[in-house]
Amino acid sequence: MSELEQAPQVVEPYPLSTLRHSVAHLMASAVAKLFPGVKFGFGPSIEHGFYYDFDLAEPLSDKDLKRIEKEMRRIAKQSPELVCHEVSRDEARQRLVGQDYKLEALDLIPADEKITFFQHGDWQDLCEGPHIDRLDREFYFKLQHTAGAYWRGDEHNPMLQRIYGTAFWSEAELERHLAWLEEVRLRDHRKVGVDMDLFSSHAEAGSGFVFWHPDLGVVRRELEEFWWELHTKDGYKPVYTPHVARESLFAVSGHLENYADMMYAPMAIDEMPYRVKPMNCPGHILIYKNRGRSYRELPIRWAELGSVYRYERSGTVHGMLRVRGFTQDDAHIFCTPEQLPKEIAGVCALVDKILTTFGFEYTAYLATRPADKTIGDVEVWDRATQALRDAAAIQGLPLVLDEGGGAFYGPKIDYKIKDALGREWQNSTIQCDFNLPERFDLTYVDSDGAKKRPIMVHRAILGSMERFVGVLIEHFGGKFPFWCAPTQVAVIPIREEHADYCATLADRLTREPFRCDFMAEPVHMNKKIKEAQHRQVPFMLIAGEREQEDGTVAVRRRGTREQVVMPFEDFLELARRLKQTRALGLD
RNA sequence: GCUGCUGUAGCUCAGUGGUAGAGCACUUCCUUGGUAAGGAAGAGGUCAUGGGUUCAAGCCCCAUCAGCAGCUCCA
Repeated sequence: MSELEQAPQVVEPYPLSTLRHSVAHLMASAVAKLFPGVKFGFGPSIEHGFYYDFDLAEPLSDKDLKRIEKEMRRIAKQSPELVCHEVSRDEARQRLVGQDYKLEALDLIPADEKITFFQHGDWQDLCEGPHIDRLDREFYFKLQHTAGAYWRGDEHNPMLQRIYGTAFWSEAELERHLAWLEEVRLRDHRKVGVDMDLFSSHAEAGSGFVFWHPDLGVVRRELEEFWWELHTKDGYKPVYTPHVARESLFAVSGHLENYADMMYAPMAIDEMPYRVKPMNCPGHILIYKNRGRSYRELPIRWAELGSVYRYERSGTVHGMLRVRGFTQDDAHIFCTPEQLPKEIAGVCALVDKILTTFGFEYTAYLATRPADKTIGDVEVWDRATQALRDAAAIQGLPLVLDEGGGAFYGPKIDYKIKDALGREWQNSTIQCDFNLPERFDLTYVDSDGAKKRPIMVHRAILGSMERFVGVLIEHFGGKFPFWCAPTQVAVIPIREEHADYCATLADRLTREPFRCDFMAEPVHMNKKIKEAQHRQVPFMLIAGEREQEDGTVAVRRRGTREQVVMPFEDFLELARRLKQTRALGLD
C-alpha cells in the first residue's frame, strides 16, 4: 500500500470491511425507497469500498447517485439500528417474495447453515453479516459510479446495474482515498501518453493496436537493450520467426483446438489457409526440429521479442494494457528433466533482477491445471507442477496457489507486480510444458545413444512490451528513470549570449551519448523551464554568465526547484553513473 | 461481446433546433529575461462517419466506428 492508501491507524470497533458492507445495505435501502419494485442482487464490501447490484427498469445516472446519497443520510438518522434475525428457510422464502435473485441466493445456502436477515427500518436483506450495530455511528461515505454487471458474474445471466461506493471511519481517510484516486487518474498511462506524446491508437487502424511515438520508442529501445544484456549474460540466444504460418502448424500445436477463440481468421495464400501467430512457441519449435539435437547442446535458451496477435473482445481493450497486437519478451528453454528445476530457478532469478531494477515488489502464484480445454495426461501435469514447486523452493520463492489457472499446455508461475500506487499487475510468467514436445515429437540423443524427449519452458518477464511500458508509465507517472528517459538532459541558456557555451555542453552530452535537448530558441528562459518540467526531463542544465566563467552548470533535478551549481565535469560523472547503474533516483 | 455513458480546434471543455466558441498549445512580431506562463496579432473545425426527421440539425432519431466505467476474459 502506498502512503496515500495506508490502513487506518486508529483501532475501530469494527473492521473497515464490516462498515462498508453495512453502508452497502444502507445504500440498498435508499434505492428501495427511491425506486419501488427494484430487485436486489449481491452487495459485498470490496478492496476499496463496496458495491450493490440492482435490477431496475430505468438506467441510473450520476444525478441519481446524489439523490441516493441524500436518502442514505436520511435513513441512517431515522432508522439507525441494524438488527439480525435468524429465520427458517420457509420464513426466509416468505420474506423474499418477488426477489428472484435473493431467492436464488437463498438456495445457495447449505441446509445445515443458519439463515439470517439484517434489518434497519423497514428494509431487510438476506445476509450472513456481520454488520455494524448502528448506522448513526460516525463514518463517511461516497457513491462513486454505476456500471453493468452480470448476475453472479456469468455473462449468460441478466445484467444488473451496479453502484460502486466507498466508506471510511474518518473524513481524513475518505479524503486520502479520494486523493489517491485522483493520483491514479493523473497517472493514467492514456492521459500521460497524450500529455507526453508517447503513443496513440487510431480508429483508422482499428481498436487495440498501439502506435509508439518516438519518445516512447526511446524508452522501449532502452528496455530492450537492458533485456538483451541480461539475457545474453544468462546464455540466451536471439531467434527471429515470421508472424504468419500455415494453419496446419497450429493444428499440431493444439492452438486450433484450444485457442481458436483468440486467433484471427485464416487468410488464403496460394489457396492454403494461413494464420497470424498468437504465440511464438511453434516457431521456436520448428527451429529446434530443424536438425537432430544432442544432450550436449542442452539446455537451449532461445529468446525473441516476438509480436503476436490475439482477438480480444471489443469491451476489453484498454490503452496499452490490453491490446490485440503486442510484443512478448518471449523465450523458450529446451532441457532435460534433470536440468528443469535449475533452469526454472534461473528464470526466477532473472525475473527478480529485472523487476527490482524498476522498483517493483512482486508476488508469485502457482497456476495449476485448468478444469477443461487442456492437452496431456494428468500425471504429466503433476510432474510439471512439481518441477515448478521445486524450482521455487531452490530460489526460496514463496508461491500462492492459483488453482486451475494454468495454460492449456502446462502449469505456470505467474508474477504479480505492485506499482508505486499499490496496484497489482500481471506480467511475468514461467510455464512448464511437457506437452508440446510430445505433440511435435521433439527429441534429443542422450549420452546412452537413446532418443529422449526434452522439456520446454515458456517464459516472458516483461510480459509484453505494451503492457509493461503502460504499467511503467503509471508506476513512474511519466517520470522515467534517467537511463531510459526519452530526453535525459535539457540545456537552457539564460540569455542568447550564453548559447555558445551551452552548445558546447550539449555537444559533449550528445557525443557521450546522452539524449540531450539544447533548448536554443530565442524565447523566455522561464518558458523553457516550464516545458522541460512538463516533459519530465530528469535534469535541466541552466547556464548564464557565472557558469560560463567558471565552467559550471546550474543543475535542476526533476521534481525540485532548487539548483545545484557544479562543475560540468561533475555532472557528466553523475550522469554516467546513473546510466551505468540504471539507478531509479537522480542522486 | 454485454449494460450504461461519451465523441465539437493538438489538449481541456462551453455551446438544448436559426451566423461554430473559450483557455492552454501552435505561428509571426515585439520583449534580453537568473529558475513554472512578458505583450500583441494570427492561424486552426466536413461539430466521429453514414442515413433519417425538419423550412432549418453540433443539438432530435437510427446505424456504424471509436472511446470511457464496469462485467466476463487476459500478456
